[in-house]
Amino acid sequence: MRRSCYCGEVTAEKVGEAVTLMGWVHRRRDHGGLIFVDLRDREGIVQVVFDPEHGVEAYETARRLRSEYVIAVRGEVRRRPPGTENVDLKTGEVEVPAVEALILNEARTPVFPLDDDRPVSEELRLTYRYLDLRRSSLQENLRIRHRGYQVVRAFCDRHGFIEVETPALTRSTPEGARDYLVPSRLYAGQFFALPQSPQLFKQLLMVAGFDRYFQIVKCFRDEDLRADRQPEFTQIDVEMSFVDREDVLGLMEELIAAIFREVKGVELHRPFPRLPYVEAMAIYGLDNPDVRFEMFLVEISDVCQETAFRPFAEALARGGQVKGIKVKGKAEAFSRKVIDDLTEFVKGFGAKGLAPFRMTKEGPQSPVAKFLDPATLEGITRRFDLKDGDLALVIGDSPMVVAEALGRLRVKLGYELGLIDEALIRPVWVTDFPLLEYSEEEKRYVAVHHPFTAPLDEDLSLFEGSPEKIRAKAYDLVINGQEVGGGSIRNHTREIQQKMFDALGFSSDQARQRFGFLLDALEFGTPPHGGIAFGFDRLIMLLTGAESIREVIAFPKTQRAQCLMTGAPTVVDTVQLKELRLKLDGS
RNA sequence: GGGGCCGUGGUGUAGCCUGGUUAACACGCCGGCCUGUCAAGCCGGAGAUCGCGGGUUCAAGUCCCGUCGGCCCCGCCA
Repeated sequence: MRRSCYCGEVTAEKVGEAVTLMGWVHRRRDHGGLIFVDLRDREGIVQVVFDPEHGVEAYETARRLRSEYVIAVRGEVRRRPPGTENVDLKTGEVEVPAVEALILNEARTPVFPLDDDRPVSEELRLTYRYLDLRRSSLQENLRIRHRGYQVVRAFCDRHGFIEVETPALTRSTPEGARDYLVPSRLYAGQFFALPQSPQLFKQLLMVAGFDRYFQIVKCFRDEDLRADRQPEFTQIDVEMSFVDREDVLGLMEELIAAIFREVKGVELHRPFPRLPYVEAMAIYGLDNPDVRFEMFLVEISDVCQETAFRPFAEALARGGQVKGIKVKGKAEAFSRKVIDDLTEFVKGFGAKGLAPFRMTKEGPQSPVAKFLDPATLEGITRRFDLKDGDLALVIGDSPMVVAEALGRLRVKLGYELGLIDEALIRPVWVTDFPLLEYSEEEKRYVAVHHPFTAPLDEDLSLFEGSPEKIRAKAYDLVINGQEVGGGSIRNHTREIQQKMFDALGFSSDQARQRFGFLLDALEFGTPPHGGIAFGFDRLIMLLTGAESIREVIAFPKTQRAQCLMTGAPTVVDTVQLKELRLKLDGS
């Protein structure tokens, strides 16, 4: 027998056609003299009827069928008897009476139900991932992912980008995430690293004159995992020559819009808003703002200038800020207990406390009111424009703590109070990130983005004196509060790259040792260039609505970075270790 | 490195706080009946020493300690 079409394609147009179907037994309904089998393949489900009148042998075969048996069935598509149509199936108007049936393979009873809607522990799903992948939601997610690849490739090709593969075995670079290392057999004691990103290679492709490069590429980072992080993940990596920031942002938002349009049918409003980092921090408290709702941070440092309330006064005296967010009209939902929980929440981000101000018919109420003079209280009320039933939540601390604590609180409340329309897709470019930040651990400046990012031209003079104030030609794409991409215009002159290395505290020896090939390349006629990389998995999460990155990856790893299906990582044979001249430190 | 939630037949849960007969329910599985079901129905049956180890107790699924595993978060992720 030869398959004629997919089960899911057996629709009313095929009535009267002889079909041969192959697939899995999704469900079997045995009525004694008559057996129904829902036959499933990747395109869907069709009902097969086993009636001794159409095929005695087929009927006898059907009695032996069990869930997930793989079978072949031949029959002529017919309209179902009136009243027995199934509107839930796209094949529900028809059925296939089996004339002949063949068991191609038997199957053990599945270890968990493959119907989609029933909950199954993720541990089991990952152990038997090949069964999990039969379920319609993962089939759907991976097909959306496939659409994503195709749209990216078509778009990039149409816009003159050349797809180039870069090495997976490369050299370890300092800075950035922990590397996955691969020992070299031929050079005992030496290691390759798997790339955290193809950053340097794509820049060198610009040096080589490819002008526009892209790649859909695996990257590896040996860091702890989250719901949106896997040790190996996929980037859409892009680099362009002779461009400035606006060229990159303009074209890349077209790419993102194309993805959402062609995969999800959603038209994104362009141009995407641009939000300088400083503003994002001031208004949203985070550099990955969720702009689907307001509840902006409000600064009240000035009205608290004279306050005797110690936490605010001390914060201000140390150069800090007092800021808050307003919850409109829901003050009654915030009991003492709720406020205590929120206080614990913000303490997790370094805040020492959370001061609530409630507006009632009798005027503003707050446990800290007694420490405030009437003018300050009045100022706070007016600044937040507090009406009856409103609540303001206020933190006084260093600017970083105030921003993060309130920023996270804002997002938490946004979700919990239902202020976020989860159907919205709201992209925003965050721009002008700081180039450098001081690392207390390392006692030196480190790159906020990466060491090849170019500073804003007008900030170049700040290398002497206040490097932390230099803004970078760097940008992130944030969608619904999720960072989905980031990039920058790169340094294309040796001089500025050297200034950067100097600021990072690399000696010229260190710089030469680590990035010598790049420094050399910069001396051979490097064009101005810049680019971006998008987290492909995160984009697919947005396209599918998945809450975990594991739902958009065929064979993901657990939070502890193991593969439950293959058991990787594993110990290896001592022979292999010996070849690599590796000895394990028994401890 | 730290904090939190979870682990009970094949699956999903209840029971655990407040220790005490035979560990309950649904689905699945096995068998029987059944010619229009589609989460088919009806009848019957099998199946768990409660993740693992230790402790407390006359007695532990239940309390305590440790450990393993899954998930979420902080740190980390240029």
